[in-house]
Amino acid sequence: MLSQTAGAATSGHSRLVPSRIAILFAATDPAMTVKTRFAPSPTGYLHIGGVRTALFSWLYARHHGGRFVLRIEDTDRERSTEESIEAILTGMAWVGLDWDEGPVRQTERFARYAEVAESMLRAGTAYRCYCSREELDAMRAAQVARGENPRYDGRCRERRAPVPGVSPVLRLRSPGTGSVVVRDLVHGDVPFDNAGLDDLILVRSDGVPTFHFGVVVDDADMGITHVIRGDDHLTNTPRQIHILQALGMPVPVYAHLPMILGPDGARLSKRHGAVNVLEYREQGYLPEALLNYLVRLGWAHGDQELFTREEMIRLFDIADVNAAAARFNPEKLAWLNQQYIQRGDREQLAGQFAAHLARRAIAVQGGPPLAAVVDAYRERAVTLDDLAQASRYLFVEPVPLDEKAARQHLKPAIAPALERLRERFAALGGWQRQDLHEAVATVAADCGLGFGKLGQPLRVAITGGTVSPPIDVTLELVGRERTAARLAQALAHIAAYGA
RNA sequence: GCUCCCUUCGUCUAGCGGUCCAGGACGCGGCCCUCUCAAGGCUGAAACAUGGGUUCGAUUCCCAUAGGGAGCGCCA
Repeated sequence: MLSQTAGAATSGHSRLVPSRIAILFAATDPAMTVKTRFAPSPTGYLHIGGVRTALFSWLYARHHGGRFVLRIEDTDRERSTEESIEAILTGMAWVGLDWDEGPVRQTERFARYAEVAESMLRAGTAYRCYCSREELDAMRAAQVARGENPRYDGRCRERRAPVPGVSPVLRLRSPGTGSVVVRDLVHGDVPFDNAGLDDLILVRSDGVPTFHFGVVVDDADMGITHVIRGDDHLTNTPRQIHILQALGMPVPVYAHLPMILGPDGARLSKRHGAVNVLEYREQGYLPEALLNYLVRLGWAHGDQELFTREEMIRLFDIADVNAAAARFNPEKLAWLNQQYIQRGDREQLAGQFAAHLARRAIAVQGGPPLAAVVDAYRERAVTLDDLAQASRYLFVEPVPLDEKAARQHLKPAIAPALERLRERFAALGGWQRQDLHEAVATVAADCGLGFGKLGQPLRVAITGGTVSPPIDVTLELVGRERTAARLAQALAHIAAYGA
């Protein structure tokens, strides 16, 4: 029933019936096993927009208990690279989007494309075109000059004899009249006039299939039921349907997702910040936070903001996807990441945190347990890299004294109190935050100071700066030895510069 | 130029004809909490692009206009 296309769909009723309902019906046919795919071209890193597309495709398959295929569209031999394929696989693995089939490379399937091309030539649904690029360019230029649309005029359609010395391309003999309807789960039925669609190239003169041809043959061969991709492909879709029809192959249901724009509304690019998924890993974002952010771009489930992977799978419905483009908002991503850091499992976070410390060449030996650091900092770190930077003083010796902080808080007047603190700490039996808090409170009271009046100089002394977790927690993390040493250092500093 | 898509607070969105002088979230302002920074709680400002229809009634349906976006390659 999916093979019904132009003929039936254009018969008139599709504009009157609420099309999304009609299509949904087809898409949820229980007899059909859902199969989706993500088909990036390996011409660079895995883009954040690509991840969103992959996510929706993956979610749709998982939600319906279907299959998800990863296909590498590497027919552009000039620009495709092995490194890009690696980057895509690494990126997918990092965000945890797993596939059931593939990765299939189109370059492995050339024999199949040739076979299909041959059959089209025999059937007359495609023909050889011997036009040179120069000829085509001239033709288009002339059309534009005349105020017409640039399109191939079909001059080789009825050609019989080959042109000596020219290797031809293969072109689709497209209908030219009538119309096609793209059945789309997010846009509804979108009709296109065939007159606006020219004879596109299926196979290049070097025998390599073009994007449109490869996509169509692959999707059909792999039994893809739902093509979920960016809506920059929407106007390409009628042409792909023509190929499918020429082949007598079933037409899938489409879902063209709105694009992700940069914060300024322009197409998302490097100048907006990170667009490569792996850069987010480097910056200390959690994959689940990134996915949570991405799924909310164009999709919502009431007022819910936080979704576990399982909830996303259970709740996701392509019918709830918005048709309008969304802007990428780094602040909200940051907020989400913080939410995930706040709620995450301490041991698991500690594991990822370790990688960021290592990346900054911070050795953890002699420092506090990482899980304890995570607990102390989870409410004040937006990313794991923030955490690594902010907690550096817990691991690295010596700790640099912030000049301004020292000037403000390490004054001669506070020296006696710090001295008493040092004695008190030395006499302490345990080194738990409760004992430490009490010690600081007692000394402060004895010196006639408020807790904060002593706490802040102490903080500067043991961390080098004015910002850290609560002072008792900080002391506990810094540890007995290092606290003693740093207090002594601070006292020496006051003696030397204090006057 | 032609074709197609899109249009609710600054941003992401809820809303599927009356429940909306429009709800939530990020961000922003204020207050509270407080040893710093955060986190948290309370609170405030902030939107249905415009014009026509349809209807007893439009944010919701239809049509224009305007403004965004995409496509029109031997790129994908």
